[in-house]
Amino acid sequence: MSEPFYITTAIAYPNGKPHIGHAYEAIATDAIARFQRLMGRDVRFVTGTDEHGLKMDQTARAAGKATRDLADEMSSYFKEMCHTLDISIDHFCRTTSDHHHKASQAIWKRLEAAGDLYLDRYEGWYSVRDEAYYDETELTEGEGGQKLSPQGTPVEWTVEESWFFRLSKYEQPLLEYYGAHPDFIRPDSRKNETVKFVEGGLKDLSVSRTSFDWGVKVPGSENHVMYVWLDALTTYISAIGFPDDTEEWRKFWPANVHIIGKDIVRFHTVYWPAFLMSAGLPLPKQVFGHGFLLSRGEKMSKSLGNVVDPMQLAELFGVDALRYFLLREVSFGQDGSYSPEAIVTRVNADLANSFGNLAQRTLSLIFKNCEGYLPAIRGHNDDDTALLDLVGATVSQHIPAHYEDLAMSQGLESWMQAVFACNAYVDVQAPWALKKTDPERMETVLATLFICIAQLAIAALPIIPGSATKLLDQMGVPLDVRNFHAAGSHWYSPLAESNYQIAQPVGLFPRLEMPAEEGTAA
RNA sequence: GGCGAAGUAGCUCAGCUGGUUAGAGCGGUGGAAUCAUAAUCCAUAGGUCGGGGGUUCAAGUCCCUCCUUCGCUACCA
Repeated sequence: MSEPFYITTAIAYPNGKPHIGHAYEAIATDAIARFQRLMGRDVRFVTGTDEHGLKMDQTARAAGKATRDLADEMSSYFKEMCHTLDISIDHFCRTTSDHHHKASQAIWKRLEAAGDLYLDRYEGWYSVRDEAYYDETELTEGEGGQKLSPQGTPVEWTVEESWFFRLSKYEQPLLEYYGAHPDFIRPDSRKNETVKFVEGGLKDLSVSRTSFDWGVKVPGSENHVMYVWLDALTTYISAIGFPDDTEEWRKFWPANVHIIGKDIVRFHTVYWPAFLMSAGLPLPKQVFGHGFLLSRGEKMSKSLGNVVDPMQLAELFGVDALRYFLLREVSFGQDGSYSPEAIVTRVNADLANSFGNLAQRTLSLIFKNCEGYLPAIRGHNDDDTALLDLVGATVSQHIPAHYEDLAMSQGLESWMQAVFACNAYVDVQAPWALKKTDPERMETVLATLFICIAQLAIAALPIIPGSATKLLDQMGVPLDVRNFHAAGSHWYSPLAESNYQIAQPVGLFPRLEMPAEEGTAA
């Protein structure tokens, strides 16, 4: 039985259409999930939408829609995005589903049974306009001493009945857990922030609201709905069966890793583990907070008008080009910068010029000089074995090690080095010249290249699944070879001896044109 | 204000526990080649490693200080 691997993205809040940040997270998580499958693990990959809470309600009202309808519509965009970007999810969950409500109420009851919930009053400066509480320190003084929110709206001291979670009780347990599990929070910068935050002391958390009703009803307090985060985080377990004692649930929980944005690290590294501890459930093994994508080094925002639609980018440059760019160019865990020029430059240099051209020139030579039949190997010389060793080590060791560590950009850097080595090898061996002087040697050279290219395509499957698969299809590489364990096995000769014949090769990594200047997305 | 991260070639960045002439990709320059998506290969570019001070036989790599940028500093999500 293969080892389980459970991975999730954050559950997106769909009060708007998906933006590039959602796409980035989905793509990165997908690459990891695909990699783990190619390592032979039994993967569960979950994403979804977190549809409760005040903002959904407000957004729907502003649009003159029923909240439910807005949720349905918005959620569908996220699902569509997954489909378009080749995100290999196993399950798309919605917090509005009946099962999820049941799960959220189940975890609530567990917190209650643990004695960690109590009814009290939540008091604070409340802005009716914003429908939000603000801390005293955030307020400014307006005319006539009127206190104002950061948005400039008037606030009033308000008292609301609320259920509280004894977060303070978990201060020490959390700190101990962080200490005992140094990889629980990554990258380190996020861990440091979290540890400092918890060391600074935890206050109990208000976990129910009475000011609106778009949410999961609190068991026994029907006028309360659960705090959105409590319900949203529960998705990670409801998606695989909780509270039912299913085989899937037993197999996949605790999750191997939650991939989330750096802005919601606290919810996942403080609240979520505390809830789980209280509920008597195991904690996820890791929470990884990735960085943000910046547009030409600037934060994207609606007011700046530089928000990018990921669907548009995928259409403009191609899904795999977009995926490759994001995973190669952005160091996972750090912020990254995006621009059309950067995508075009990177993709052309790496995919079109280096790898795509390598495949094209090699397959063309085989097609023309060998009638498409895979050339025979007649003894490797030192150059051949050096290349095979380098590519073999890269594909079987270096790249998996980096991917395993969620360092996709470094894995791809190794990948490119191997691609460079192949191109250098082609130039030195010059098979087009050998055609006349030593046809047998030419065959060996082309066979060597064929093997290397196939291995490199396999290593690229998690990143650019569509085009890598097409390339492997063109090359006739059997499906059972397309994983990290079998890539280095002895599959070439059997394939060649099966008289597999390649067709005229078709370029799979086109050079991109710079999009016409139409100013920035303003 | 407090805590933390970062400032390395034109650009984007690697440089772990201090140790030969500071690295890569892209760009630029000069060659080679012509199988291939005008793609490739080879060579090269002399950057006070933010400023200053210190520890050490030896510092981009440790300590202090200053400058700059950024993140966190709880209940919208």
